[in-house]
Amino acid sequence: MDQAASPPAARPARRGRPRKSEQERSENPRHAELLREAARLFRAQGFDATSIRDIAAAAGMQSGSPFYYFESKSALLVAVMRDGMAQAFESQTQTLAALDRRASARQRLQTLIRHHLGVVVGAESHFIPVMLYEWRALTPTQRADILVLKDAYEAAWMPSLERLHRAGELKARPAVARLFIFGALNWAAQWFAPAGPLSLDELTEQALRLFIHPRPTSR
Amino acid sequence: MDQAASPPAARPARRGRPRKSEQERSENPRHAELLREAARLFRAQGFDATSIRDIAAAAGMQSGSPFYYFESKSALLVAVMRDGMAQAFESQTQTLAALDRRASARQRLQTLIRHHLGVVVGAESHFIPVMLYEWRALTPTQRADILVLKDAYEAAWMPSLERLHRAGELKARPAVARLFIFGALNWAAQWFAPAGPLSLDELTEQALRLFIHPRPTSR
DNA sequence: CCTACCGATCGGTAGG
DNA sequence: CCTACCGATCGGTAGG
Repeated sequence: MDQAASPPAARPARRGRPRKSEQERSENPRHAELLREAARLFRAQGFDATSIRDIAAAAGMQSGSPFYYFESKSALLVAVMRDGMAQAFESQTQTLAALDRRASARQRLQTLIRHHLGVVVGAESHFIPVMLYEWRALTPTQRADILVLKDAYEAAWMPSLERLHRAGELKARPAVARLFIFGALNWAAQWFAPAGPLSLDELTEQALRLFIHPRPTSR
Repeated sequence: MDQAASPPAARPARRGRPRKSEQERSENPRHAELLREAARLFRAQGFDATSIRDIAAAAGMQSGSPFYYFESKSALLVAVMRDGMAQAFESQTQTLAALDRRASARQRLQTLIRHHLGVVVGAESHFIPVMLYEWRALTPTQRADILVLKDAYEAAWMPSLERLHRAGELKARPAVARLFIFGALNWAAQWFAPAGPLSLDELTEQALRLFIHPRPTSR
């Protein structure tokens, strides 16, 4: 019963031999590969319908090996969402920063919509559908964790929406409009066909026409 | 090995003693109770995360008993969706029929949106979120089956959208607008709080303001 | 509808 | 990272 009689370790290992540091593991290319395959499978089959064995096989590992990199299946789901949201937030921020400072609110919103649609229907970008579908699978703590990123991402839309509202080009209340608009755009992940008749730029134009009413005085 | 030596039956029973006819079973109040509890649990926990045992317990049965009423767990999911869509389609049709024949396209769309929001956020109406989240869980045949109803339901929106487009009050292409609008409205199932600051009528008004631009000439 | 049960699958772990 | 494994749970079924 003296299971603690192991070689001297700084901290008690949770299982098996001492594990490498968190950082060493997360820098391993296998770590990123697991994340990528998990995102793809979670999107295609759903979280519950995807087994750790599926993910391990897709990454070329044995069934127990993903647990070397991730504490649990649930931690893998959270990592998919957090990674995706963090990258999307960063690229959105850069895209906005690249805009001319004198860009109109309409141009800003167009840029935001175009960028978001790229994220939503990107061939390698699965985390938004995963967030949509698997939000329920998170614990309250995990949800709060991801919500911080999601709120920051969506908050960046509010100044443009508010300016458009004041200018009379957006007739709904900005906070409600934001909810409707994200619902509309995110749902495109389901129906948009990259090989279909509509390009992402055309889709952006259609969305803008639907939501934003040009001022009568400007025409 | 003479397992076929059973009492004379019109058709070979699949299991156990001869079952009552399909109709006898589907008219049993327990049948409807199973459907109701399944819809509620599928929505709250997801299809995969809900076991037949959960549903049986919620309906006050033993774990194997739901299979007396439904062939499989999957058949229960399909029944939830088909029942919900069929009822929603019927009530939508009646709501439209009750409209004055001279109602404007805008009034018609307002009526459709208000009715749909009632379905989407209704306390006892779970099938739209279930359809949104569990579409993947259906086989292609089952999907085609439900799609017939869903297409009929959504097709009823097109005449109003097309009239509004011709009148210049809807600037996006009607087919694309329909996809965006259903995405926006269905997503309200996630965030709308019946006890919150917005009533369903106010929400309808906000949606209409967002999507429909009154003609400049009419103001 | 219930009882009693089966085979399959799954998340996770000990130990190396 | 792999091997070998465990306990739990699940959909479904035979027979009544």
